[in-house]
Amino acid sequence: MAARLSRYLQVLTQAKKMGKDRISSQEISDYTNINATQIRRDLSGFGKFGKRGVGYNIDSLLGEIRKILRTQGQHNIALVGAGRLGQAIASSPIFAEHGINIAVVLDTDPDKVGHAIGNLSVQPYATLRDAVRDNNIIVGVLAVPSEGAQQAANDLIDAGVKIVFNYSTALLDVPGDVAVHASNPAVELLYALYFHLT
Amino acid sequence: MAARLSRYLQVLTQAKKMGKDRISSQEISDYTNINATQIRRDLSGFGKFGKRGVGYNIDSLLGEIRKILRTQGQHNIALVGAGRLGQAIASSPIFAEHGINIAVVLDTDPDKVGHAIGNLSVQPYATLRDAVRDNNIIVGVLAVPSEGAQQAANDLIDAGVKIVFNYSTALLDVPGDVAVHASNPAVELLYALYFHLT
DNA sequence: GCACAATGTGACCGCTTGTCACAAGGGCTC
DNA sequence: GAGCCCTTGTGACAAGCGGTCACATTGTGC
Repeated sequence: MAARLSRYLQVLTQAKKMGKDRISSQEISDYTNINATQIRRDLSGFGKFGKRGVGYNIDSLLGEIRKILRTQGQHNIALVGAGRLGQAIASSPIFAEHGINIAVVLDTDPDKVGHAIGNLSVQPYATLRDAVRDNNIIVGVLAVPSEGAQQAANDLIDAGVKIVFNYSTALLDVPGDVAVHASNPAVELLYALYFHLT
Repeated sequence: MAARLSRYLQVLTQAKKMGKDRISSQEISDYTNINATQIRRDLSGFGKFGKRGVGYNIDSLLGEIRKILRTQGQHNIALVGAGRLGQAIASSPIFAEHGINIAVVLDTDPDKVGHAIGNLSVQPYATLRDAVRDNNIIVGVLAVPSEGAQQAANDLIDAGVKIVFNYSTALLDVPGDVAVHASNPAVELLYALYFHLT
């Protein structure tokens, strides 16, 4: 359910960038493959955001969904790893679009430290703990080789991080109060292939 | 359901890399947060893969799941975009681990064409159609800026691609027989934050 | 004012998931 | 080989969620 709200957020953000200012449940349905009735039901459960005969105002709906997800403010995150993937993440506008601020980029490689990526400069890995504390960071993103993933996760968690996004292939052991989100494009691809072959 | 099978695949692949050769439903449950009974039920629906009192043999279970998902062979995919994200994808072992072969990397930028990434060399964008046909490609991965995403998607689909992985932020309009998988780390992050705050 | 478009909502069905309980089978120790 | 423990395989059942039809309601444009 909150998963669906996130999808709406994604579609609305894009629709807004394309210059639209309102959207119907049917249009959201076309992009998300979520039933239009379901969408209206989801939204109407929290209030009456739409206008009958017209649709939803994109700006106000974005605000409402952010309010529901309680993710309105700025959120600081830490990015570990300034390799190709780390650079790709840091230089993408994708986080900023949603109010997420990459507060610090760290790497263990002295050759990478000091280099600018995005509008940040790569910090030494040893400053991780201070960076997490000073910026009130509860989300860490791992863009490191799988060998170093567990160690980096441990260090993040030690410093106070509660949510880890793992872009390495490693399986992470973490305490029960820490959430790990792993994203594996290859597995998603196999999953997509399965449905294609059906 | 197939989604859960994919998760198992992910865990098993990693467990294997860590040198384990068997695993119990409880262990899979610890890593996936999927109920252990559910896991046994999922698997037993397709056959009796485990040994009571022992667990599952990782190699044979991997084979069985691949058989169920019908994703045993090699699959060729096309990667459009040789920027930082494209490079990160191309040089990652993640696809190869699952039998997915990046057959071709394309870019419109003449400066990038010819450069090696991974063990491939970047091809001119104009060769897309031939590459897709010659390699029997039905999956295309978009690692391009959002401005070019729709055009690239159109070209891929024209050439015969049926599954598009969209790593840009653009919303894609595609024919009904084409599946789009979008992955937006920022939205996933907001989703994770939502649960953390609960 | 009328037709049209789109939301908001009730009712209902079926599928999926979570859970308890327990029999059955394999391995280990003594 | 007997007994014990571990883990799978499976039945039964409850609960939740998603999909769908139907329809009243309300705003827009002609």
